[in-house]
Amino acid sequence: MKRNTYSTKQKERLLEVIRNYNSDFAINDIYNVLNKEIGLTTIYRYLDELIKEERVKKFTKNKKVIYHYIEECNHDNHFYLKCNKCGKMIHIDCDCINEFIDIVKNNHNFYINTKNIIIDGTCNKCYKEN
Amino acid sequence: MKRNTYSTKQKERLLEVIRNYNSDFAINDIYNVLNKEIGLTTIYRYLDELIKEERVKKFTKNKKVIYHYIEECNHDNHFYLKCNKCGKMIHIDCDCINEFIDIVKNNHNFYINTKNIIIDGTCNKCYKEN
DNA sequence: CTAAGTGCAAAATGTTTGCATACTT
DNA sequence: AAGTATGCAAACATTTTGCACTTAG
Repeated sequence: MKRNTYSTKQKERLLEVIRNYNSDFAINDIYNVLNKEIGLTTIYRYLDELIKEERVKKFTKNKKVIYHYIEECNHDNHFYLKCNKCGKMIHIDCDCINEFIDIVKNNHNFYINTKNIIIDGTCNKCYKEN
Repeated sequence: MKRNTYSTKQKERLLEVIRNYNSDFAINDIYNVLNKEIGLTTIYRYLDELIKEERVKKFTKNKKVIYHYIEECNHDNHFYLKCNKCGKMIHIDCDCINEFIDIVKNNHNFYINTKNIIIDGTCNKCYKEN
């Protein structure tokens, strides 16, 4: 079966919830927000599609499976700084990353995947609050 | 209960297997290699400890939970380039990363976690084979 | 009309826990 | 001796599948 060809109420609603969720979320987080508006199976299935399309990232954090929505944007480089404290993902559009990518390519013969660079750390706000 | 205070046969053996596993591994991979030498529960528990100690990373890849052993080393920066094709993790000790960290700090007020930087991409070998 | 999408219940997987026993120091 | 580690079986949690029904185009 070909997936993700139609637009549906459920998908639109799900995207809306995910977009408004301002940090990482677990499946249950959005399932609860949606309060059975959408079946669990559908959530799993649609998230899989979004992952394939690289619009969502999946990882583990404190033994929980966590998803993160990566906003669409029209930049070439999808370079994000991800705050481990608040979970916020900050998109950076700056030559410094391109320069860095080039250095790594030239000096270390390694081709960084420019479509999806996520580096962990602490954002300014959380750093100050610490 | 205080964890990971004793050294045991199982832990030593497990570490040995993990060390020699030259790419990412799933729980079952090492469970099979060990061929019931060590119980599943123990594997889970010890991996948890290693994760806490930041000697092992856990993430998801193609819907599978994957672990990666990060070698001990005496460098300050634990900067790795991770090949998505062969799974190899290449440790880089180069000023370029420190400079990059500084730029990000100065220009973007973001404090990169220098203990654990992993960037995805393609290594030279896999790039050429492509 | 047809292929894709949905949601339920059930099945399959994956992970953790309780507990008795064994081991480290 | 005291507290930690192990491994089994059971409990629990998470994810996927089969299937009948609905919906988008």
